[in-house]
Amino acid sequence: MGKFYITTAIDYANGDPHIGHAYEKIGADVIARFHRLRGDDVHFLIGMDEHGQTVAQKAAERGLTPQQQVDEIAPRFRDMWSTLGISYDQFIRTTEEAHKTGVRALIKRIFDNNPDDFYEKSYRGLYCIGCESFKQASEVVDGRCVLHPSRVLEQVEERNWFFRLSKYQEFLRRVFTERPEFLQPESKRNEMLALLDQGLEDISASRARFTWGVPFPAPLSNGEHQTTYVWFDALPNYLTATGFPAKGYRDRWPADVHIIGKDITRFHSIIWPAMLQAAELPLPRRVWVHGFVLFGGEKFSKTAGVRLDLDEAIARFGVDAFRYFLLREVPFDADGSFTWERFEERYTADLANAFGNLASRVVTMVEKYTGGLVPAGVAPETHAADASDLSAYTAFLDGSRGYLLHEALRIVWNIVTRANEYAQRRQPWALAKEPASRGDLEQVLASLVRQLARLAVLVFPFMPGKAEELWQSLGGPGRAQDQRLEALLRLDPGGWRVVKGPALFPREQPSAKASSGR
RNA sequence: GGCAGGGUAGCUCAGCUGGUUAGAGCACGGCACUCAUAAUGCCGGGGUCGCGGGUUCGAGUCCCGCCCCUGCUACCA
Repeated sequence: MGKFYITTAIDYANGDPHIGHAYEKIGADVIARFHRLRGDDVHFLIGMDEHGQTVAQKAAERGLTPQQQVDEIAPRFRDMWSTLGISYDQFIRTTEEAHKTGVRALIKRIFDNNPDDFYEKSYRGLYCIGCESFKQASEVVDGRCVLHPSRVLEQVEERNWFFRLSKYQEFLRRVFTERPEFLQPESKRNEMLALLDQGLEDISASRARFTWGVPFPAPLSNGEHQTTYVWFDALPNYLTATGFPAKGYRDRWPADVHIIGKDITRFHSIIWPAMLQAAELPLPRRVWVHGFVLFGGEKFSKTAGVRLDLDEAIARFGVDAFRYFLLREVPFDADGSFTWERFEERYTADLANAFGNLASRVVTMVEKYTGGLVPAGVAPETHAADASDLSAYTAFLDGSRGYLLHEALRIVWNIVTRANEYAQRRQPWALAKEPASRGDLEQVLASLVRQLARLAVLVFPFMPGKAEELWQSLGGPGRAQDQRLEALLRLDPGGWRVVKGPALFPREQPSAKASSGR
């Protein structure tokens, strides 16, 4: 039993939760629940990134204060997470006082330990008054901002605090090479190594032009007070959530894993570790980068009309089926697609037919042939294969072979298939007709119930609701979530009383409207 | 442009250091069975392994060229 601190990216408070947010949270939730099944002391952090210009602008457009704006959005995320069954332990918001205190403490700590790591520098760039931000060369056409061509870009000079990121180049290279598990999957690690080869530039740590954020703890030499640059505000949430700088934060920090999307790899694997090193704090143990959920192979895009209504997708077959589909179909180390057709295929083939029907046929047979009482004495036949699958399952969920959640599900479905094959081969319905085969019949039924019980537990991290339903239906003691993976192979269902409930994953009526498109 | 990773059955993908008739799941067709959610099991059809050269007794697997796709190429979060 160990401690396990897992985090997801904090979501930017400028819109509603979408499938990309959901995918990451569901994946992290599976890992968190898996660790709880092992008896680990899990702490699962989720949160909101609520500072920055975009939020302030959005609020201004609506005539609200930034705080009103984010107070409105945060509950919408929380509601979605509870709908999706995300078992987070803490929901942090960067507007919380404790977070702001923590950020300032972290920066001060860098000033204390490595005073040279912050320095003042002037930054010159083209500034668009319309956007209220500096523009990159690629965003400028004919000397004008592409978004506000009627305005003239101004050459503006701003003096900021800079963080000496370049100093940590070799340190980071060592981290990447000496700790290959620090950043995964490997493709992302290679990208970051390539970035290091190019050489790191220092980054600004404060901004003058907006105030919706954490006041930077040190004034410039001219006395001006600036606002902490967004990433110096956002990234530390993982640390401030532990209570930092208050005593006791070390009980939780460092995080065991940061689960993030590929678009923010650099911030989490380069800037964040450099900040921590500068503050002389331990680095997170690993950063896992997942891909994006595409829609029919295309990126979701409001302008192109490529979108998916989360509530509609959840309503289609229920939360558990949605969780299953996303994690089965979208590899957790790469991009994948959501399509309604695929969703329906997976639901019917994997959930209704293979898994749901297995539960249904086994429970029915126990009711019919042994009066609902699970016989004692399991057969050894399926046991060895189950055991080897269980260890593969574990390796894909504990990170030792990468967090390949889709592979873990594939393994679980091997057990489902094996159970169906076993039933077909031993034909308990035929054994039931021969009084002389009573002993065989009982063994076969007990073995099938044992496999189902194992499945209920293995599937629990992915589909907690359905797992409990199945566990109850089998008459297992307590709840599925209280089981322990280590005990799974010793599981003996002898004496349990099964109860046939409604179908776990009801097949759709053929007459149901054939849905397609969006 | 540079760097990295890909292009294998209708779909999603396995195929380690080159070696018998190229595999899995889903979809599709047939058969068996009846405990089950018309479910399950078994069998089967289906691929010029991106294109063109080359090395080799032998290449999806190595080399060269070309075509196409994706990611990264740093301060919007």
